[in-house]
Amino acid sequence: MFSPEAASGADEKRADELLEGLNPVQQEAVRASEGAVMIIAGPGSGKTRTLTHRIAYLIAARKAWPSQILALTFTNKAAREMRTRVTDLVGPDAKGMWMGTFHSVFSRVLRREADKIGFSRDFSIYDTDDQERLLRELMLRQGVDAKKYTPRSIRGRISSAKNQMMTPEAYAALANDPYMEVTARLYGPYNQRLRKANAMDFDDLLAWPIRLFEQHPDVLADYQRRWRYIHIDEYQDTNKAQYLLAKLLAAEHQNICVVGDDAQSIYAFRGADIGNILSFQNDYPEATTIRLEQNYRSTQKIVRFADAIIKGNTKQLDKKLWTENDEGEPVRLMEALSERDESQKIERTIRDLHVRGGIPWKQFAVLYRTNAQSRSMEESLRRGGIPYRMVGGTSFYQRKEIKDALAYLRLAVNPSDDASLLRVINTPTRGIGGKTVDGLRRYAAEHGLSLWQAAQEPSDAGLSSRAAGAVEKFAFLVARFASKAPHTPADELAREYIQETGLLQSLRDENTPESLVRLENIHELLNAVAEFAQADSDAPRTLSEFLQEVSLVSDVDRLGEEENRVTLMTLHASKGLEFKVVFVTGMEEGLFPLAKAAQDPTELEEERRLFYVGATRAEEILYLSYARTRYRYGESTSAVRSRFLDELDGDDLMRTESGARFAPRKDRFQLPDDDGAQGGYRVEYDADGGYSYESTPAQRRAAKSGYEQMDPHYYRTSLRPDAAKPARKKKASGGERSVEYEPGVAPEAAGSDVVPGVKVVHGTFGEGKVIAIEGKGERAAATVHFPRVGQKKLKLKFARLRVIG
DNA sequence: AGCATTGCACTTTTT
DNA sequence: GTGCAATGCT
Repeated sequence: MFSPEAASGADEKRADELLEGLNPVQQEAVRASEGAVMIIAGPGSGKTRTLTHRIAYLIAARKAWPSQILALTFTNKAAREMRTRVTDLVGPDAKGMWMGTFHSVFSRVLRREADKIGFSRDFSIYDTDDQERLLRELMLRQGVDAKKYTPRSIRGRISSAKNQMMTPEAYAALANDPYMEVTARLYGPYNQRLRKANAMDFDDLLAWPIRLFEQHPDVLADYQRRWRYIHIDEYQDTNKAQYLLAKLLAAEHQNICVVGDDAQSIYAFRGADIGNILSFQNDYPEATTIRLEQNYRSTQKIVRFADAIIKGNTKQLDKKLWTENDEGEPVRLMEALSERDESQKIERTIRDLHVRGGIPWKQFAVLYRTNAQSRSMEESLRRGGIPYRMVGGTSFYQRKEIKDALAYLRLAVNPSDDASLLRVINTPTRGIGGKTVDGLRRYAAEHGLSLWQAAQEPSDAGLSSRAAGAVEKFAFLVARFASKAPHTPADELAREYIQETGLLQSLRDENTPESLVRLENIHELLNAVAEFAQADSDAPRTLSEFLQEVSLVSDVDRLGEEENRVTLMTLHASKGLEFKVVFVTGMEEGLFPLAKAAQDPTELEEERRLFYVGATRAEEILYLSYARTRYRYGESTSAVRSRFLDELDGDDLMRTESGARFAPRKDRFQLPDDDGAQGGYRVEYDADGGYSYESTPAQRRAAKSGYEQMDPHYYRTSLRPDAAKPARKKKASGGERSVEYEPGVAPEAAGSDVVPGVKVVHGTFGEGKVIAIEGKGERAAATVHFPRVGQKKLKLKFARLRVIG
């Protein structure tokens, strides 16, 4: 039976020992081990620690067997660390706990129950790339314009529909604009293709378990009994499907403990619903709510600074952060001339703190809003010889060679996996080109077969004998390993198989530095397979399990503690981590907050929470930086510092580089109180360079956003108090690309005929095509594409453009 | 079929 | 500046 032994006095004593070292509120959270508990916990409040002790306590006090404990975390890394710590606390007894992300735990559940929902246990997990390829094909088939309705946006829509447990039929019924109609037309066929391929996308890994539980109450009852205690970390980032799963599983025992911080909700864009945490009390009326408000991580200044950030938001649970830590240093604001300047300043600062302050490299983190920002930072660090580690971007499992190798393995395990087959059928090239693949596709579609099945009978598919021969050879190779898969150790199988695919040989033949790195990467992958397979000596794990697991590995999960390097990552990836010194970079309008988010009050609040998350990663020193100009799409664009900086109170929390007090301009983004226009925000530029603005009064009240009050000259004043003197004599130096214009033609003369679409001739660049016109009168500028030099933005006032048709 | 060249769209954030 | 998709040449 699933009932633990009665606790002895010794057990209770042992359990109580686990409370030592926790503060009274944390102890209360641990002791409240029955029923529904919500722990509202600020950053750095030791929430994961509390959760860990709670689990250990349950085991030590014999309230549950480890196997009766389910802990759902946000990253695999968090689960791994929690497992290790619980084991440290209660010893080897802790084996058998279910810990992991929602996705990894429920993919394991689906594996066990696959047959009940008509899948095989070796199902593939499609990543966004696979999903988009599949959608692209379906769009082509249906004649949907893939330029107008991109596979990416369709995928996003289908994903959020699935997150909300909406069927294709339900979605179609709701469709009321062309975009939704297109999505509705693709959603059903997309699901069918997944099922045919014995594949699941990320959302299916949550949606299918819910369906499974609904259709098979006995299965649900089984898991309800199995998991007597359920813990969910980062509850504010759960979506509707995750919420439903938790609710279903907790229905029996009602022992559910969720931990979260509504102020740190930053994943709404992928369906996370902050409402889950806000309404916990409604779902479980008996629930105990505990607030962990003491911060152990950061200095007082940083904690107060973070508090000032989040005050800009309207909808937050009431929470008072405090700390007994040192007062600390004020937050430092760095202003840079350019992106390059910004990264060089950061590099110098890191070096300085490392050399003079003795702070090890791994105590530094540089955070940014978009992955694209990492490049200049990397460059500066590399130049300065500072070791760094980048999280995200093109992570290990996203590299082409790794994806190719994985596709081979996936195909052998699950031959129905069309996406994998398409990926590797001609990698390395083996004479199976587009036409041949089209032939197979057509044949497969006509007969309702998978591509793999079609490839078994290539001559029936109407291929030429040469093409058929090539396909046969490929099919034979895969088939040989597919048949070995069930009874061959995973690592042995993978090694031999990849060897024979020719993947390694083709990289060796290429013999360039890059190809040799790729070769190394594949070997690293093979080592990972071996490590995985042999991790449990009693029950060696299979290749199929490996493949499902690695599909769900995020890059943060691979972040090792042992490496002494500076960490570069997005603000999103930094959640849950902490560093002695943190740089939040790119504090500019349009970037952070992103231009699109600034238009929408809800999104703007999420950006602000993201800032809050970033700032609270810092233990001792927090730097913020922004650049006056930044490269975007290969072009230098000027930037204005982020509104977030100006929202902060006049409290002495932030200093500029020179040590001067930072004076925010609070009214910068205040909206005027006039018109009552409908619709979204619309900024219009008039001839004088002024702005006009449209919004509803409600939006205005909620958003506090707007550009019309910006004083362009304000930003030209340097932060340095001593820089009142004529600023920057420094002229455009080497790195900056400069364009020479030919002055002379009056704007009116040139302006009239230059309209988008026409061909023009330029004295230096030759013939080009006008892409766009901005501004009027003196300020008018044309974006012109020159085949030889690329895209240029030219002021019509200066550039002599002759229209030629 | 396979390679090279050009054109183009792209920058949110991710399990 | 990048990476992919379409195009065109061998």
